[in-house]
This record gives sequence, C-alpha cells and structure tokens, in this order.
Amino acid sequence: MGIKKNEMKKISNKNALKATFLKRRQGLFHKADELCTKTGAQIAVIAFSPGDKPFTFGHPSADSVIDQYYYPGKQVLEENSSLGSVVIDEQDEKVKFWLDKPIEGMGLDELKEFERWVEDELDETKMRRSCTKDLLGLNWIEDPKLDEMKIRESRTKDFLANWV
Amino acid sequence: MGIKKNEMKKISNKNALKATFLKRRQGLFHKADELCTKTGAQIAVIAFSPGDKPFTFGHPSADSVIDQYYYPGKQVLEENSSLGSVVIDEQDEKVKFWLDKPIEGMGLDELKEFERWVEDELDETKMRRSCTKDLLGLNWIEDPKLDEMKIRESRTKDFLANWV
DNA sequence: AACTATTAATAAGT
DNA sequence: TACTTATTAATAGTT
Repeated sequence: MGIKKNEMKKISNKNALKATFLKRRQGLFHKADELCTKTGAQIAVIAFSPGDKPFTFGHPSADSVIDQYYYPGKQVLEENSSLGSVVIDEQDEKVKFWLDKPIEGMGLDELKEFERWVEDELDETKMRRSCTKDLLGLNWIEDPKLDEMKIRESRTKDFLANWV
Repeated sequence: MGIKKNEMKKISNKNALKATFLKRRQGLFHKADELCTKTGAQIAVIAFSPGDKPFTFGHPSADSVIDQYYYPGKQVLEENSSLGSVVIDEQDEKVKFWLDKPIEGMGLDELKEFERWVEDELDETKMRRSCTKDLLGLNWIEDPKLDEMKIRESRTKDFLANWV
C-alpha cells in the first residue's frame, strides 16, 4: 500500500523510520482492536519502537492476556488471602485452611510448612499461580504492600505447544 | 476491505467467526512481522481465539519482549548474588557492596536496610529489576532455589504513559 | 499533520 | 478448505 510497492527491508532514514513506526504501530493496534471487536478474541500487543519505547495494546488488558498466557488456568478461583491473590483451580479443605490463615501471624516453621504445601499443591494440580508480594519478600511480614509485586512461574514452551 | 463496508460488531455465525479470526489473526501477525522488518521494532503479540486457544507472534521472541516490558533495563548487567540474579543498569561501590554480601548471613535489620537500598536505588535510576526467588521468599534464607520463580514489580500505567 | 496514489487486506462468493 | 474478486483499508511518498 502506498506509492511504491512495499520493500520489505529495514528503513535507514531516521525520519522515515520514525514516521513509519508511528503509522504502522497505529495500524497494528487498530487491527488488533478490530479483531477483538469482531471475534471476541483477547489480545495483547507489546511493541518496542526502534528507540526502545514501549507501546501496548490490550483487550481486556495487556496484563490479563499475558497472565492467561503464562498461567493458562481454565476454571480460575481467586482467593483473597494475606498472600495477595493465589490462583488455584479447585478448592478443598486444606486450601481454605491455608488461605484463610493470616501469614503475618505464622511463625517461621509454619511459614515453611505453608510454603511446602503451596509447592506441593501447585505441582500436583499442574496449575499456575500468581501472587502479589513486595520486592524482597520481606515486607509482608510486617507491612504487606500487596498487589504491587507479582511472582510468576516461568512458563514452559512445551505446555503451550501441546495446548495449541 | 471486502465486499461490504466492514461492520464493527461481534460476529455471531460460528463458521464466519472462525474464518474471520483465522484470516485476521494471520493479517495481524503479518503486520507485526512487517513492522519488525521495516523498523527493527521488537514486538510480541498474544491472541486468544474465541475458543481461548493461544497464538503468539514474537520478534525476537514473545518472551523476551514481555520480559523487556516488565523489566525495562537498558544496559543490563547481571550479577550473580545470593539473591539470584539482580538486574541493574550501573555498577558502583554500593552495588558491589550489597550484591557481594551473602543474604544468608544478614540479620533482619540488615535485610531491611538492603531492601531499602534496593528500592531507593531502583527508584532513583528509574530502573526495573528482576530477581529470581522462590515462591514465598523464604527458601533463600536456607535453601535457595534460584531461577525457579520470578518476582516482578507491577508496572504502573503512569510510568509507561510518561515514558512514551 | 494532512493529502492521495497505490498497494494490501479481506468479506462474501464460488 | 481453498481460491477468487469486489471493495474497502492502510500507508509511502509528498507537501
């Protein structure tokens, strides 16, 4: 599209590069938006400009789509606990027991037991989880700033490959 | 494009929905690819189909772009410390002092000081950081399983708005 | 930032 | 499911 047939190679001219990125980035986000509207798809687009400035599009939000990508839980249940939000796929007595328990009141031994339980639980159910915590994992002991930090398990390529 | 003027509303017919998602998803990824080629942009696209199947495009890879988005370090230096890997943009005496210090040997007060320093440092330089740690931030005290979990600071919309 | 010649994408048809 | 075509949409070069 345009005056000449589109040459598919890197643009060297700096102004042209900037202009092209602007126009095509807008076009790309527009296409993403249309696709969402017409099909109900959920889409996240992250684009770093040649100058490494980040631009994003997201429906319903970039973060939520990225979360879905890394933690493809189907029947998600969000429990609000002192840990932040722990995402699990099923609820049982033990889940309720631990999630209702305020972390602030646990001693070190209990904390370790809790941790062991979480790891076991999540391994067993093959679920992904995200929970919010502070930078160094210290603040929650006395001054939780939940929802400011996220812990993410790194997704395996295999999982998505098989899913598709 | 097409026979009729494009109606921007959700498609109800299931076959048309599928066909449209297929075509437009291809179109979207193609546009993303062209934008990368022509401008050197780095782009990640994640699209969940109406049936919630994930499709991705990434250059150089979806993961690397998403990582850049959450931890926009420019001149990245990876220090292997007892904290896992801490990503910072410059190295100075204080950085070396703290990163060389084994966390295991710190008392609670020192840990807090360390945390305060990290927060200050990163606020000042406007850097984001990623460090690998275990799920609950406890293991590193006695049994670090580094590189298995990631703590991420949740990005504020404002930061990106101002950056752009 | 706005314009337009031209190519590119695609909705509907086959 | 893939191919075709009429038509709209995107955009390269220009101002």
